[in-house]
Amino acid sequence: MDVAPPKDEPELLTRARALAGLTVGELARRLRQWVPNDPRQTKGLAGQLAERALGATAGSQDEPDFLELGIELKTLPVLPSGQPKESTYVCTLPLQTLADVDFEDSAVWRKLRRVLWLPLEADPSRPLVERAFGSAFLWSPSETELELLRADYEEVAERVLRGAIDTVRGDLGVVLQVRPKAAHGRQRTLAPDGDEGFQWTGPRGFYLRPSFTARLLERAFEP
Amino acid sequence: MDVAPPKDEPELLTRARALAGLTVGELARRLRQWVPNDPRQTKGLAGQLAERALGATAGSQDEPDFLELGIELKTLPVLPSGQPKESTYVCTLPLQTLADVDFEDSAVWRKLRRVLWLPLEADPSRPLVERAFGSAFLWSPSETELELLRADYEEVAERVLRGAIDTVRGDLGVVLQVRPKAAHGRQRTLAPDGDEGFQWTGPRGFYLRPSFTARLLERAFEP
DNA sequence: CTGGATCCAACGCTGGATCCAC
DNA sequence: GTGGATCCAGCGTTGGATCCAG
Repeated sequence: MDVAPPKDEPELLTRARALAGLTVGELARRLRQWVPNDPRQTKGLAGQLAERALGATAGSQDEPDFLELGIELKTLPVLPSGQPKESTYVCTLPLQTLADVDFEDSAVWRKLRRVLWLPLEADPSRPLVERAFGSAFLWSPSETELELLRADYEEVAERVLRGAIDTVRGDLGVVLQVRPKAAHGRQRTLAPDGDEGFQWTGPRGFYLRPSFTARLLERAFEP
Repeated sequence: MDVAPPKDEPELLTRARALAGLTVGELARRLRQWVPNDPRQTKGLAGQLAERALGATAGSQDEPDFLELGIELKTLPVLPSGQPKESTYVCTLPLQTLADVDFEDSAVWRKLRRVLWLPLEADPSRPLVERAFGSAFLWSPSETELELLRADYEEVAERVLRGAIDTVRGDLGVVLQVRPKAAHGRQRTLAPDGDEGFQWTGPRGFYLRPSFTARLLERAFEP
């Protein structure tokens, strides 16, 4: 049931649009995968089903899902109102290997350069298996979006390199946010201390704020 | 069935000697653990059973099994002839964190400072479950042994720091040997390149040669 | 509705060593 | 007999994200 990687962008988009209208339960059945009822046990599941259905290269580290095409797949949970239900995870904040503040050298840029957005119904009153995928669309940041992302990213990178990781919290950033990213609160990793050495802190990830992805949805569906 | 850590060296030795004569199958049954038949699936199993039976602090990283006592437990497979059947794994070669060639600062020294050797019958014609543990004995390196270990270790460390990891092979070392240590041959890790940077290579471990452990057995049982 | 906390699967790494081709 | 290759369990980390208290 799993498929080969798509050969080009049009093929990927065609495949993704074929998922529109399909529910998570239907796709899971096609892929012969069980879907638990407990919502806490299904975080990330819809995204992983979509990856398999579209032929993403699974498990690749810190690289776009469709490596050859340079395209990242993101499912986007959309409320009945049309608003994104959640922020969108982008990638880990690379505390040890961060070398400079240049956005063009960052993992964030590699992931967001070109994204295939796959909307997913997110009515909280309905179980995951009954929620349908929407119509996928390809996106690259506009000039304006790029500058917003760059500004937020470089502020974060600058603080990390300065050893001020404790000031890198969820309230930072206009469109790009930093939040904890871990299996549990006890997890620890190392960040620069601003003076050759390192300090212990919690692992973090970059996220796109819902207000940012809301604008992408508008542009895609109300031209 | 698992037990608390031993409070001192005599208690540990008493516990270990109580295992003498017991077969691996008998100990596994006591600990309610299944033993597969395929020899490839039982690498390390006898050692893990012994750890549980003696109250070792499991999973501790890069430290002696009995942390409070500073004692490392090693099972030693002994052929009917009285010779060790295999080399003895000591620890990983720490390619990234190796800072100097001083043996007293090394993981090898921390592991070998004091060892509880637990002999295990290793007649290749008999299945693992039927093989019996022998009589455990405590050991610390003699002056002579210490110098042999130090010389081998420092030769290895010097080559690693010089970036000559490709010359660190199994034929190096009189008593302490370096061999691959990995789940499979594709595994890769980083080693110094001798010039600020790093190079890719296979992970390695330190091992005691059988000729070295044979002398320990002789000393312990033919005083 | 924000932002800290958490959940699962898959893979990697480490400690326990032995297997097995030459 | 050597020395390169490999095997399992357990735990950590990462990519997939959403949960949920305030």
